[in-house]
Amino acid sequence: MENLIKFFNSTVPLSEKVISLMAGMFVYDELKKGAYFVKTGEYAREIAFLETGIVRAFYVNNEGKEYNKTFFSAPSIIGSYASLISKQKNNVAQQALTDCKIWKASFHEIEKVSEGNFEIERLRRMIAENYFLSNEKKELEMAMLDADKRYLIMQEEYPGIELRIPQYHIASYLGISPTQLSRIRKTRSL
Amino acid sequence: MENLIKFFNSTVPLSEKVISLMAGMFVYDELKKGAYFVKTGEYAREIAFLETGIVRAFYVNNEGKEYNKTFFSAPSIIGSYASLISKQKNNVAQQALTDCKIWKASFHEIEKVSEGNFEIERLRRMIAENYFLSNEKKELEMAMLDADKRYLIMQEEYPGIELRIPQYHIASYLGISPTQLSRIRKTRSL
DNA sequence: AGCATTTCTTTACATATGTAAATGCGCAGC
DNA sequence: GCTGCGCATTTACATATGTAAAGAAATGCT
Repeated sequence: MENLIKFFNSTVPLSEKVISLMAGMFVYDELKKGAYFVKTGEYAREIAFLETGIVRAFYVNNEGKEYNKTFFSAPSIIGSYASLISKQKNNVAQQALTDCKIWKASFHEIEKVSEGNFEIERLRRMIAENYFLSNEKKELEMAMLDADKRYLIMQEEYPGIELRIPQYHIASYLGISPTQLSRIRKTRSL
Repeated sequence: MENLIKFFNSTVPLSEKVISLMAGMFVYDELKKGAYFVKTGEYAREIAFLETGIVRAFYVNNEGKEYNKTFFSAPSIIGSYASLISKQKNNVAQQALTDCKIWKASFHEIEKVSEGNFEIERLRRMIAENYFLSNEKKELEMAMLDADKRYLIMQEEYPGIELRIPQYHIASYLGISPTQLSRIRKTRSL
């Protein structure tokens, strides 16, 4: 729980009042490796603080192929933000790639509490902006750089992740086939 | 100017007070076809309401090739949102594809005015969320659908745009070469 | 109206990357 | 210590899509 508060405070410093409000809303839970936090087709209701573990967000294309859109490596916030704020069905599932410890909360409750609360409203604005920026960053990287550059960036962004999850998940994140990732790793190691 | 207010009101209804605050901040201007509203490498300072015309947001990859990331078709808001909120150098230039009429405002002034103003804070939160959602939507479309599906969606999203800007800009938006777009159009018309 | 410029289509060709399948490697469980 | 299974690598091959260039069509300017 202290980790959660530390994490929020690193975005915007929060008042005592808001912190105690928060504290009451989050409850501890666990996700076994392979378990889903959100599935596609359902309406997301919860958000969670990922205290330990790795979660992937992925979508499935036309032909049933999976693509990893994001990794969440603790400490981080998980939950289908798009579905939560749009109130639409979720398109991007989130699944634990390792056993995870999380603190979850009802998004609806958070929304209720922020009604009329300037501080939480501002926190939500900043969270929205941060999501926007990290999405944009990833999008530009995907579009402007070739796969071996993206591979490098991925390694910086998620240090050590390659030791904890299979290679094909990385390939999927980079938008290439495992075969192609193998070729890149080969040339890189020469 | 009425158009601007109508446009904002369609997102969240605004109070008289906020509307008059706004009204004072936006001034009329024009963009000639080909002119830039923001360039890459500079710090964005302004936001604008696009009253008439079409603007593209595009980035340039490794090899100097341009890719159209978004079209803004009036009525719409333009300005490098990412650069404005992150205070970082801009990566995605915005250029008029037709002559445009705009109303522009200093983003810094808007920020100042929103300090402590719950209503504007909420407006900004919702704007951030909307940007996030439309980015996410485009990203998923790009990733999950093939080019001819994306072509269809593009036509729905920007009705009539094909008559107003060259085909190669559309191709660039779809992430394919003009040659390939031609092939798609050909099979589609059979 | 006629010429120049821009845009679109088509052809021919090159190539990067995916798919499929075989091989190799390493860790887990017995 | 052996066996089996999941994962990574490698090979061979297919193919979608890009590049380049030429020709056709459309647009616009004087």
